[in-house]
Amino acid sequence: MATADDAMPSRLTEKPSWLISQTSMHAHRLLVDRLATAGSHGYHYRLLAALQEFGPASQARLGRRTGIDRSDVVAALNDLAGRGMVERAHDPADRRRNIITITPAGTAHFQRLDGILAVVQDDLLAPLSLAERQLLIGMLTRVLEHHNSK
Amino acid sequence: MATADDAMPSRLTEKPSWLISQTSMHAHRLLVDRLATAGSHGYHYRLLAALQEFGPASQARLGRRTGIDRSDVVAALNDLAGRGMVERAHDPADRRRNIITITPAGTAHFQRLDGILAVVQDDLLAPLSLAERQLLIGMLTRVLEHHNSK
DNA sequence: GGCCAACGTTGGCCCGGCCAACGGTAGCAA
DNA sequence: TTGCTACCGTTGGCCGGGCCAACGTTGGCC
Repeated sequence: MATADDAMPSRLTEKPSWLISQTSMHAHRLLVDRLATAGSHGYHYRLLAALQEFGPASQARLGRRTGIDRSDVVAALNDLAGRGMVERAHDPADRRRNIITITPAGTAHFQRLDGILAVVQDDLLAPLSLAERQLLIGMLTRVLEHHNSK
Repeated sequence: MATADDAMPSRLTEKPSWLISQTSMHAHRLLVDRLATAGSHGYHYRLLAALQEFGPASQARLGRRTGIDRSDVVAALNDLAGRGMVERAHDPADRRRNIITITPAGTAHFQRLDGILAVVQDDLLAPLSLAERQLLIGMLTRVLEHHNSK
């Protein structure tokens, strides 16, 4: 009494937005679970990625880069700093800013997380061929560009 | 000082899971905003859709159909019932159950919401051709089936 | 008669996205 | 110089959505 009986409304399963959000939820769960295994949250990965790719930056800029709110950046960085993955220093040139630098430990941890992410993606898109994945990426990128630029 | 300077890390923008979650966020925001305009939340739409398509059902079954937790179903139904869109009745045949029935007002409201959703989808996938949209739907559906069945 | 399962309900947790407000600081212009 | 404006970090709070644990009630079944 808990199987064929409980079909989803097709009004939902037909809608692209529903499909996308469902897929997103799967991805999100896969990711969060495995990041948690590594003792990290989504914000941590994003911040470390930004630091890794662009080097030291102020908190505000990190927020802009990663799409994380200033206030949330504070908490996440507290966390990362407390675990020695990141260092806060006052900017001598502009005393409003904190300059955030990733430490070697942070870099190492980031690479671990990045490996996890790679596995998750592969898991997520398992049923798609390589060509299809690229198609998908292309379409989603176009959708995003459209909405970001307008 | 807030534009070219604040690029996203490619480590993120490259990942399908990131693209998907970003797209999902856009869709979600479009949807939530417009649903809020109509004074409804996501749960409301889902529940009304299930009732509309399958007719009266117990709360537990509604939860299974829509993927909403039993406990959250309670709250959402309280809301809908309070607005006269849904009626709770004790099931004479099984006194554990409440039988939920959609009212004419509920049906009308659902159709309003459904119209909103249609617009949102179109908005979301604007940059994609019809063929592409179907391709996208097909791929996402396959991905979801894969993860649901395993 | 007893045991287990399902039901509705309450209350709580977490994550992620957001906003308002504050004191401190920088920059620019009158 | 004095202001005004904008930015910065930080605190505290809100909401939506997905979950889980527990309880008392009720049914089904051995």
